[in-house]
Amino acid sequence: MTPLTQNDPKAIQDRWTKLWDEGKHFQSAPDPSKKPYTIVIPPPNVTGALHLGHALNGTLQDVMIRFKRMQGFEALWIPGADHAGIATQAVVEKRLFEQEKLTRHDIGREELVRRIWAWKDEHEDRIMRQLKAMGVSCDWSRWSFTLDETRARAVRVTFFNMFRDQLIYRGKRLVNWDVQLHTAVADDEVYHDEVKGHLWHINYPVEGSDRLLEVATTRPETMLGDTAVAVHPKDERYLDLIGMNVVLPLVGRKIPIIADGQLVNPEFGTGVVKVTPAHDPNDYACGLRNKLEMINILEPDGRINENGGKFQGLKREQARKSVVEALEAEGLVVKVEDHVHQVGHSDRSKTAVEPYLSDQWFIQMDELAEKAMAAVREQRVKIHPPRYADTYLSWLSEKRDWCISRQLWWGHQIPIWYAPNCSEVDLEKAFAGRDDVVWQEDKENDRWLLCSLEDLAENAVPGTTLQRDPDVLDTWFSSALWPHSTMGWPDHTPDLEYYYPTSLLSTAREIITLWVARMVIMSDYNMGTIPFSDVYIHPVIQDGNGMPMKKSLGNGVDPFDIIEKYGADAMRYTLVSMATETQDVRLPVKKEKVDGGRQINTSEKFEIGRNFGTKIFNAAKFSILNLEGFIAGPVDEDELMIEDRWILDRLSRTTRSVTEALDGYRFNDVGRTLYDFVWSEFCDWYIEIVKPRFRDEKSKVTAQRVLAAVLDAIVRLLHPVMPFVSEEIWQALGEVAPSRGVPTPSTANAVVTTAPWPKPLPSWENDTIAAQMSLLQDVIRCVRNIRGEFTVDPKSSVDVVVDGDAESSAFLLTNQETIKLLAKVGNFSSESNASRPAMAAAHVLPTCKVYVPLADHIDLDAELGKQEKKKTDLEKRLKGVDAKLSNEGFVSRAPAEVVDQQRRLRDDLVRQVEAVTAIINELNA
RNA sequence: GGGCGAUUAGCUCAGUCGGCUAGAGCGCUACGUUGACAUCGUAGAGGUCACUGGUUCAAGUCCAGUAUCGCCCA
Repeated sequence: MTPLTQNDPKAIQDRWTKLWDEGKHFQSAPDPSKKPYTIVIPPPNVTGALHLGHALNGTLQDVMIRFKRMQGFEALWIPGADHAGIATQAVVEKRLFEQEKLTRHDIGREELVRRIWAWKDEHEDRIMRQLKAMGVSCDWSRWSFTLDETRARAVRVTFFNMFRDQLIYRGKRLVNWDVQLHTAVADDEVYHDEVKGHLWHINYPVEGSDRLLEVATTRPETMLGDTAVAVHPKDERYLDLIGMNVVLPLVGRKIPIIADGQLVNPEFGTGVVKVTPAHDPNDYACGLRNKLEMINILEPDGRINENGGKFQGLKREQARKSVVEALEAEGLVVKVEDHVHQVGHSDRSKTAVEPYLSDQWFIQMDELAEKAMAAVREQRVKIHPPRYADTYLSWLSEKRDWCISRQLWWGHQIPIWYAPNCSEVDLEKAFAGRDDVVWQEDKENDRWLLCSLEDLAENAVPGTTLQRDPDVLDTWFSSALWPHSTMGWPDHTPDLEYYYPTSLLSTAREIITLWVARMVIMSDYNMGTIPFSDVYIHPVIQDGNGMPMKKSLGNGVDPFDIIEKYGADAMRYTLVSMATETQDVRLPVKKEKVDGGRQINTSEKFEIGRNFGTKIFNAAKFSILNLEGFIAGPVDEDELMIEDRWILDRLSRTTRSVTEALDGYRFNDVGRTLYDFVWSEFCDWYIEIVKPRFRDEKSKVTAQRVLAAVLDAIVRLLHPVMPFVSEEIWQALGEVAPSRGVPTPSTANAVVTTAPWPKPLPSWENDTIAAQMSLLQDVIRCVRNIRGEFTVDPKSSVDVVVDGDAESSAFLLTNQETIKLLAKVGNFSSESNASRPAMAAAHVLPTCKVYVPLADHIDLDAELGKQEKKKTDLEKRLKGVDAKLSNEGFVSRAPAEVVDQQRRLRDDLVRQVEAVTAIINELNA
């Protein structure tokens, strides 16, 4: 190992990725002597590359797993990927068409699925490499895929059991139909876009009367499927018509005029609504309420079907045009208005979805949902931040049955076989003695539905030909099993025994309903327990304008461009420091050309992480250089200098804060606390103060021991967030100080990855030392401030006279070398009642006055002005404090501690005002 | 339509149990490369805490309302 020279993230990343891989440090196996800490990764889609959201979530999970590993838990993080049924199939189909002008029907199911697998292999590999580049510490030997053999078995068994328990049923439902992909899409796969359309006002003649009912619609072509018109039950205009019929124009069907207070808003339009239950969700609900006929007028590809009469075969847009023309010809169109409305679009094909009545498979949710809600209500599953528990509970409380079928070829094919033309006796005979086949009657279609753990042959039941349901399951069905399927369920594996339930699920907000709720449900059903004890919901990263990062907006930031430009540690640190408890965080995006002319999106925010990494690296480099000749040994408390005691005090408190912040998922606190300690305390003060001690053979020994111990702890605290640079430093430190630590040294672990997490040492925490150090810092700051204000040449030194109480003076004199060094001071003196030197600038502190004689530099008028301004400020504050203290309410009601503090503050202020007044008088004399 | 979040320095964000003279980083200004670090150091400027009311001895913080932006679920 070469000594630290320059922070080169790329070289450092390569070096330690290799070491960790070879050492198999991230592989886990059940160890009864340790407690497990387990995370299953939210499997990324094999559809595309990882984005910044993945990087954030990956980083946070890795922070937790590395932290717990160091704390001595048997830490296991299972990685994997999701087959993402519809998204992946859509991408491959699109490519097939672009490159070969073929559709899936041209090449057939088998060939399409073969191609998707090939595509998946390629992308899965890329995802794994991307994760590794981020430095995450998954157990790579346990990589899982939602469509691999083990996971397929879990899906099959779960489906079988649920079917057997009559939790899964087949039914007709209005679904969002993607007319391009010929499949139902879930609600969450539909986005709404504003579309400029029209509002057609159409007259429907009332049967047996010359009255006309004017209805308004944005989709005139759906009138072909109308089965009622509705008015509000309290709308006086139409009361007399309720119960009568209208004659549906163009079709001639007589349909009833009904009253429906839920569907109709009497204020909107004409107060009359046409009802098309098979093609509109609100109308569908109305249809159910009023037991209306449901007429489907569409083919799966969106063309009008035989129920559309002469319009049969027309595409949606053409049908609309033709219907309107026909209505106009009959003089039934009253008027056409421009109208902007929201239209649902399929996220996959980007085409408008059709509400469409079709046969689907469902899971009955009521009881399952109830149990899943209890798990969160009873805090067996804790959601962080806690407000998201409401999202979870309110979604589940709707108990909407879950549509689990998708009309796709890529996915877990539904294990249902149709058996037409046979009796239950035939089935009983065919499967006698077998408990791996169950069946239900499908009366509507005069057939039996068979569910089997093993695939069934066409001729498995004599006298009939079995036909398998061609549909596949919603991807979330297999994802919902992920926490236990990754551990080998349905087998009763030692992994399940040891690691399950898992510890943490870290994910995004929109996943609460899609996935978290469903995992809780499935875990309860399959395992009889919760899947994880904690759920952490991370914020969403938006661009600098508060817009979500989207491919279509071109504002996405690729984590691998960031790793390339700034390094993985820099990216990780920045993301951690952004992870607050709010919902959204902004990352201003900047476009930039990189080598090769490629344009990337980047952000200057990552400089925070890069700069911090470099700072740490350089501090370590300095420390290690100065550890030359290090001799390990115990450190006695009375050998310690003020700066040693102070940095150990600060280290102990920092260790406690960081540990607590990690346990509370307050990641930004973790980042900030480490930053402040390392930069503003260790680097800015401790290192600066100890520097001279290394030049003295005698004082060097203790300084080296403390420095090595503090650096050692810093590296360990930093490691979960910045694994690479911390390992780099750890290894270099190991070369010069293999055994280190205060008060007694011990041999350091070979890699920081498995080194023990630091513990706070309360015996080091000392308020007196903290106060003394603060005085020392204040005096130094006063002098630096004066030097700055009077632009004293940085190369020349100044003299300092302090007028302070006996205790302070003694302390400052003891530590005058530090003051001289850090404030570039020549002569230093301090005593009680020291008089102000002539031509001196002054700063007044609560316990002392600091004078800096500046014969050549001082501008008496300017100094007088400054002091008068200070006096005004001090008096203003004093007035405020006096107001408080003379307020009877404050003195009697505020806690004694707060009142005392204000009294002490008043004393300080009075003293300072006196001191400044004295200075002003002297300047005026 | 229901729910949630945000609004604090030019920008991005902290601010725990109400005790604040409201902090940090970036940016800005001045000075500085003496052996860790210019991806740096020292010093400095910069704020009516969105608005209106209320509770309280005390409000950036708690309550109610308003405005703007955003997210989730319909």
